[in-house]
Amino acid sequence: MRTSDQRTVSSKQLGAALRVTPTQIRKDLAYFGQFGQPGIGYDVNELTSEIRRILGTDRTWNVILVGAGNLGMALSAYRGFARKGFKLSAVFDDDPSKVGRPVSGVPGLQVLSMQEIGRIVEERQVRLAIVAVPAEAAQSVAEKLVAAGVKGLLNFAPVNLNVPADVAVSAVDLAVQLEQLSFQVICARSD
Amino acid sequence: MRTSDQRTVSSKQLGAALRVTPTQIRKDLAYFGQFGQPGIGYDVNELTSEIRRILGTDRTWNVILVGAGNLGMALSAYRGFARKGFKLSAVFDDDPSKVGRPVSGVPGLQVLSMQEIGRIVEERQVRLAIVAVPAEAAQSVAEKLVAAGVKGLLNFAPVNLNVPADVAVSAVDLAVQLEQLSFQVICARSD
DNA sequence: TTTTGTGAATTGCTTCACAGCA
DNA sequence: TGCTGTGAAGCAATTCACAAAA
Repeated sequence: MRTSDQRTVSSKQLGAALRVTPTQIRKDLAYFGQFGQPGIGYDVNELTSEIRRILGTDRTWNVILVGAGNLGMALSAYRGFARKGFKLSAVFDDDPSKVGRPVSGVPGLQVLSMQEIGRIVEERQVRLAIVAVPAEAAQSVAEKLVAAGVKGLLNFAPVNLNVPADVAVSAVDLAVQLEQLSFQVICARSD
Repeated sequence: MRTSDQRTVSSKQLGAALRVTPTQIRKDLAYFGQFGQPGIGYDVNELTSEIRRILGTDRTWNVILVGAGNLGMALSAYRGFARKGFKLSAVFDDDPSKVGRPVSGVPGLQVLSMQEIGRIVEERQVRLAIVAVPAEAAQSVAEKLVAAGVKGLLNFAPVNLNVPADVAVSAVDLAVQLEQLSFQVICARSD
């Protein structure tokens, strides 16, 4: 391995970085095709774009956010978005006093009324939405989003969303995260 | 199965609810001991408390929160905490203008200075902490918490925290969640 | 009967080991 | 020599199938 030449990377290096065996890396990558060259390794640029293609991160996804409360504001200020190819396209809230306010951290964006959801989703071909509203409002918001054509929901409300089978939901449940953590802490203690 | 008598539950019922096979349920539960009765099933109360004991959710965990920005405020207002046996015990921030402010949603709590972390962690036997500070501050906050004796970190900052092996870290990475979601949306389309 | 708990069979995943290419 | 891709081996998780208990 020559650290000066990092146009290629070996399964050994990747494995060390990801804490898995080199064979695991090779098996996993081979599943999607043949990217590497024997004796050389994987071309970093080629591998990066292949993985992007596989994961669907080779395109920019328009994302909308519903809920301009504390959580919504924190999320819209989150910098990791753009870096991973997600563009916060619009923010919605049903509180009239919040509509029209600028969105901190995203120049040129202001909070829109919920009635605009349908129009924006269609116009900008939005497929992903973040639900950051109180629990009691989450289901009806989800239904509005699905009706508008959204296919993936990232749900921060502590409720189960009922959606059609062709819509993906990923829930961020703080309590579950903490439970997992407390379980790990117990296990560590009894080692 | 008699729905009127739900003092017991069978592996079949549990499996249907959790979308796994009844055998899986029995194998998993048997790993921790013998809770069930042949011909009857599992006593709901007994099973519940056994699972609580196994997962460590039979006690109340004191949790502290570092960072009283938008995200921190959203998290402290989160209701699911207490329901799952977690008690938000204190909130810290290094911004002097925030110190002393009341914490919305948690009566009797006010934002404390970072210097108090050591004392509070020791006094209240805190083992879990939530890191809700900007990325650039996260590592030093993590080190302070670990030094104070915290054994589990729930990290919302978009950085990898470097901690000793006996400390558990669970990261909530918005970008990763969105990536998974976009992947699912792609897959659904090609079905 | 109904349903558990568990050996045995099976499936699936991971690692080994090596042929073949650069 | 260095490294990939992959068949074969090894291991772990899941499912099957049934004795035993209620």
